[in-house]
Amino acid sequence: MGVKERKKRNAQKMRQRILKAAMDIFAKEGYEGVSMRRIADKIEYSPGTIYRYFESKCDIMLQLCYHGFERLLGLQFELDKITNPVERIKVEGRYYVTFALENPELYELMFATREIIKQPADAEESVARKSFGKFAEHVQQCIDAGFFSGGDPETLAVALWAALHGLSSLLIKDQLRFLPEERVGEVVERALAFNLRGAGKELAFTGSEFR
Amino acid sequence: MGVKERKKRNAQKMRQRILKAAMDIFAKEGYEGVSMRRIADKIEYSPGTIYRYFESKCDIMLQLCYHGFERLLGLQFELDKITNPVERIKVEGRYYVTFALENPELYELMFATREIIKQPADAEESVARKSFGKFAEHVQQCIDAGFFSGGDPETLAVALWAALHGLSSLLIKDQLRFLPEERVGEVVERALAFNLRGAGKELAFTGSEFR
Amino acid sequence: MGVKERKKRNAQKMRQRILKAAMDIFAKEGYEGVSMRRIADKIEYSPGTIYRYFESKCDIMLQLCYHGFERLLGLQFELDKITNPVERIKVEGRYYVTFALENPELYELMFATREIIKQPADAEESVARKSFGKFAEHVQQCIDAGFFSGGDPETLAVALWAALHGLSSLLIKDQLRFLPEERVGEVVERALAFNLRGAGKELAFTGSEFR
Amino acid sequence: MGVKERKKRNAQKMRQRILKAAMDIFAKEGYEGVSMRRIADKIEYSPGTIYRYFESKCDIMLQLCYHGFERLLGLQFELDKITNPVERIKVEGRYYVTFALENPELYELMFATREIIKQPADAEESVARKSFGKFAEHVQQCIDAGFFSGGDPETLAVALWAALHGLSSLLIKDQLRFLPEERVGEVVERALAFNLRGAGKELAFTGSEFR
DNA sequence: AATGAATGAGGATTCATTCAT
DNA sequence: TATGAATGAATCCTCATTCAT
Repeated sequence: MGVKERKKRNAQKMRQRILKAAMDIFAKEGYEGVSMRRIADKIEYSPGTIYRYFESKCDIMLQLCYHGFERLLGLQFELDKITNPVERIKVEGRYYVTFALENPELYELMFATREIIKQPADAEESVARKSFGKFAEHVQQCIDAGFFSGGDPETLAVALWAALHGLSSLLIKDQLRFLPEERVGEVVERALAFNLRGAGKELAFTGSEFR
Repeated sequence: MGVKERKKRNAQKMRQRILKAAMDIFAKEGYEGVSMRRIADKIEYSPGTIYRYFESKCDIMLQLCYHGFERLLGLQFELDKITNPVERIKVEGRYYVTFALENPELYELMFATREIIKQPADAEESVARKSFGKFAEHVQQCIDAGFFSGGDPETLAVALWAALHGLSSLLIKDQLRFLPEERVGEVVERALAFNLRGAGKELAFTGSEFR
Repeated sequence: MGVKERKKRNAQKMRQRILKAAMDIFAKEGYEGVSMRRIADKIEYSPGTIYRYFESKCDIMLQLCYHGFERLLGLQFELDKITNPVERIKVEGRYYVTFALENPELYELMFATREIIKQPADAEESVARKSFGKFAEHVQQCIDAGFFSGGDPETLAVALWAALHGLSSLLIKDQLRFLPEERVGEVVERALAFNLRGAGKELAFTGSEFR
Repeated sequence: MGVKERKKRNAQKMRQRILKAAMDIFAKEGYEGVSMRRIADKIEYSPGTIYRYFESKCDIMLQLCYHGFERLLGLQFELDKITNPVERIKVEGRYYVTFALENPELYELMFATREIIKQPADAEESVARKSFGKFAEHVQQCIDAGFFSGGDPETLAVALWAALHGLSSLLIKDQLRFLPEERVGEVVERALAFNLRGAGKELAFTGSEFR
């Protein structure tokens, strides 16, 4: 019994080591940079060993994806400390875009995952939806407080989410490079009524939480 | 003299064959699926031959990108027929999202630029900016007509563009699948005051125009 | 524990097989003739396998180079048996030129270094310099014995080395073919006061020591 | 008749253009850098055209080789202006090594040509031998003037030639890099009794004589 | 549980050369 | 005489994955 549990714990540790290694490489060198070989080298195990803990490279990338959403969700839960719902949703937007900009590869993975996710569609869905659910909750609280007058809450939440995502994507891909930097803030304000100015670097995500 | 022209035409045809083959593969299997070898197999030529017509794989993908933007731009120019600026911008939004949904891989390619284009950034930029420029023009005309009161026109255009892009991306990646399909329209309306309902399949882009 | 050692031995054997194959091809067809594919074909493994044992083609050629210098160095150490320094240096010269003639491709590789080695220059340098160092030592001993009067020992050693190398190169490339063969000996004597006549085939190097 | 001659002249011009282009590329980028395609691009003809004037790439490289020797021979003929035979042979040595250092790729080609030359061995031989013959003549004149006492003149000439070549080769390949630069002069003096100091850059060879 | 050797297919390019026009 | 399209084989190298040990 105790033996079984120890084994399980060890296995869990190993999974974390693998994921951390994968994330490190991924954050630094993007999707193309990640290979089973390199992960194996990094954790100082043989390539074959990885397959004891993960079905495939695809599986690993999927887990990274989950972690991304969990991390995002973690940020969202922190927001509950903020009592003013409008203030909160503003900060949430700031967090969202900043998270995307600080973890561009991961962010892309999270939303570019179609191919990766295809097979186990349901599983991943839940975590992405949890994140959206929290966001929707916060939107609802704004509505309850009299903002965002009218309309269906979920509809509104989705619309705002789409706006945040579009902005993040364009910024990540540097598609707004033709705008003077100081104008970016204005655009954001206009689009989302969020003020991104002053967003810090405190959200960078390098895989350290796997340690 | 006729000889030269015939040769030119043949070369042009060959370029189209290559682009079409690349597009076919790309549409079905994504960026990773496209390889010079596979293109060569598809057109039943040797790999080396492709290099007569295109400098590199990157060049080919870039051309695909151009075609995408030109195609989008073509749609935008058609819109000039619509005289009511508000009606026009609504249709433009519908076109935009529909285009994205009908040509998801291509759409991603167009905006996944960063890695592909890096060096000859200016070239591609111009075509992307042309498209944006047209959009901004139409936004301006709405402003002139008294809509979208206040604020800088370019700022507004960018904000709207970001919203359209975000929505398109989420839809492409099927991230809004948790919404009943009939709700999607509402979201769009809310986000953009555009009504996407009824957008047909008439914008599908499968590479047939290379034929 | 025995397992590890066995594996190590097998790996070493594999490296030898690869080097031997490379050497065989190289000796027959020169540098251009060597390719990873051909080596792989020869040892009946897949090309990728070679990369388990060697970093790159460059690495393989480098190892061949090392082997050449080590082999030459081996010959030089044998010379210590000869007590008369003048007799010794004469034999050394004979060995040197004979080695070059018997292993022409290898010899060229050893001195064609520039392109092949560029980066890890120091490593290779050491083995080439070891060989030269030994030669210089022997020259010094001649000087100590009263021959080669005057001048800096290293300077003299380099000068003699250059002469040996020039002669070897010309002979390898068959640039002295216009000389009746029996005259070659005279030239050598004149140039180096060495008598090359009678140098046998005992230094031939065909890669058999990798077996 | 006149027509035939004109054609011949034109053909000759074309050959020169091709050789010049090949030499330009070769001097800048070495043997690997030369390709039929690149030559064709440079002269603004199609690759196929080159084959009207030269049998193969190998043939072209061979011609380059010839030109190298002719150029060297040209330098040697200039030396006849110098009346003091000892002074002359010293300058000749300086010229020789300088020529090698200024045209390293060409020099290597000239002496590394075994593979290239194989087929038409006799042809190339003559030009290399002409160069050597001139050198031997100058050596003879030194002997006649009382220098280089004793021994067969040709033997001596070959020996000196070998020394020059060895030194040149080692210098080209940077194999004497472990020597402080100022020591190189000493080595040369010791080996050849030639003083290379002050050798200028006036021998650089870039193919301009094909113009 | 872990190894690590091996695969086989595939990646983008480049090349000398040929040949119908 | 010249073209230029096409070939086909070659280049080095990388990869996810498997499996006997």
